[in-house]
Amino acid sequence: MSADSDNKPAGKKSPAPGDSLDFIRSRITEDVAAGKNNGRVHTRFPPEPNGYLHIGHAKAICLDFGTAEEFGGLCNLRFDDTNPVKEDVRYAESIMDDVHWLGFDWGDRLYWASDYFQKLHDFAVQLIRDGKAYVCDLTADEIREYRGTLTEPGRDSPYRDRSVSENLDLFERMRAGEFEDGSRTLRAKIDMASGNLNMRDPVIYRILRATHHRTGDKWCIYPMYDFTHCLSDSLEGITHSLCDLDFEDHRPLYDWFLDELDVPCHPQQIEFARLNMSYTIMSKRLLRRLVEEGHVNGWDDPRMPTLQGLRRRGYTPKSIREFCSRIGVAKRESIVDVALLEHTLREDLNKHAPRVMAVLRPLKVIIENYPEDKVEMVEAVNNPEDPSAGTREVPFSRELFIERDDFLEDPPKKFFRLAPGREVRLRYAYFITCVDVIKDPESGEITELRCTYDPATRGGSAPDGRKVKATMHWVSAEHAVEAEVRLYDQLFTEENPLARDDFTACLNPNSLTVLTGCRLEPSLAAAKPRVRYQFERLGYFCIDSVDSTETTLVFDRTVTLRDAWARIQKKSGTKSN
RNA sequence: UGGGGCGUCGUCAAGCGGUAAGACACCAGCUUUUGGAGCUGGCAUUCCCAGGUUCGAAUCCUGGCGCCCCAGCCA
Repeated sequence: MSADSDNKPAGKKSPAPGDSLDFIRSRITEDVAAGKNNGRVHTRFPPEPNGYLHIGHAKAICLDFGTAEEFGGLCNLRFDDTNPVKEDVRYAESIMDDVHWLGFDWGDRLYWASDYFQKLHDFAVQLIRDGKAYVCDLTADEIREYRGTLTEPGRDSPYRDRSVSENLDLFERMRAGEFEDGSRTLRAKIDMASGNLNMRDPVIYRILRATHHRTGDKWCIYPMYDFTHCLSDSLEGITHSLCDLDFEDHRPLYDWFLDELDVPCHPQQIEFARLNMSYTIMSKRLLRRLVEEGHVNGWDDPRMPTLQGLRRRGYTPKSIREFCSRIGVAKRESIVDVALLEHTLREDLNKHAPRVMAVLRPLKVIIENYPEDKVEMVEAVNNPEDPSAGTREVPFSRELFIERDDFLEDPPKKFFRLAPGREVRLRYAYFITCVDVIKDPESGEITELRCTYDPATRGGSAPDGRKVKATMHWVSAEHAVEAEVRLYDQLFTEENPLARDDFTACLNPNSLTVLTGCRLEPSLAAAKPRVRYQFERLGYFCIDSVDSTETTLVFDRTVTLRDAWARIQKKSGTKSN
């Protein structure tokens, strides 16, 4: 069965010569060959615990943990928790849960940047002693002013030349809480005229009276990212520090701190393009807006690209890992077609999901020549892709439900499902022929179909060898279990929502369709959470982990099956959901 | 008139001077008791543009053009 127990990584596959490696793996291969770090490879995944992980993070996780594993190395999980006003343990817990779910493990190497606060402080003191850092009294606005612009150099802070002893004293008093929040900063003394703004005497410590989720009120000064990250990497013996393109400009600063200080090692930062995917957005900030403005029902809404959302929707960890491996790693910014994600998902689900019959929009069918009280059990294959999945019995009787979409009173040329006078096969059961269409006299809506069956076609084939064009799924009315089914479509109607002035303008009003009164084959009364089922001819579905109850079954559609008929309709201009 | 990156098929992406991998998508056919799955075939004479070097250039050189990122006491 297709539960989450299948979340084991594909296994270590070391890069072989001749393999087409991405530029990062090539670089690491070279480093190892050159004996750098004694051939050791050690990476880290460094999330800030200020939000939930999305599939873009999955790319980074697969890269960080994946390369380490491939090169026989290790990958640490380190929370970059240097800004207490934005962070919280509940995010950290969710992140750990997601990383495990994806199939990766950091062993006993769970670290927090906050664990290094004392060491970081000592490094800062060392910088001051060496005349490489100073306490600056400029306000935030003044610092900005002094920084200059993209095209003009900055000016030295008037506090830049304080003596070492004065800096030492002031920094110690900053730490002791003698000064107001924001009144002073500790800055690296680098170059106010650098073309790289990050090198214009960056702030490395700020005064911030906020209770930290791990260190409480022990500190009222907190180190900045640039100072913290490279030193944390070094302290952990990281060899390759992979991050996104945004940090390319920060690499000189990353290197500067490590060069100026007496550190255990000097990791190599390598930047790659982060993931963008069509019809969705990947920014934590914007995803937060979707949640806060109520466009979705929380971070784990199945339409969200968050790992929590994808997970609830029924995505498998394996399919996400496979996706990440197929999109590759490069420096070019791009938007990956979501169809590739759906492809790796179907690929996985097709192999493992048990098949089952379910009617989403029921249309009653009466088999006129079938005995009133008779019930037959027909044998159905659980998974044609996996004979070991066995078979099951499904009840057949005089009153059935079929899919409304499977009947058309006036069928167009390429429609070969049921129509008046036409014969089709009910999967695993009999051939039936539609002999009459019953309508509501008021609305004209079709309420029932009268059909006849051919007893000789039991099992689904005719002894006389005659063929039918269609095989349809069905459910016995008397035996069916009812359920609510939620259908999902892309959250946005445009490939790149960010190309819009306001991305919410292209939210898809039909991204969620709730269907009630769906009829499922009886075996689904015992449907298990975390198992993905294929509802034959419709798609893959799983129990909604949040809203499904013993009394009210709720299913989520993970993804549709590829649908040739839908494509034909689309071409001719009509469509359905 | 700053600094850092990037430009190869509709979308990702190999290629690293020897004559354009692969995947997704798409199209066609076969097959099929899921219009699913599977199988077969098709799909860049051309690599942002223009010059140059070379027997030979997507790969080297020169000059353009286009796109992205950076002016948080965020990460």
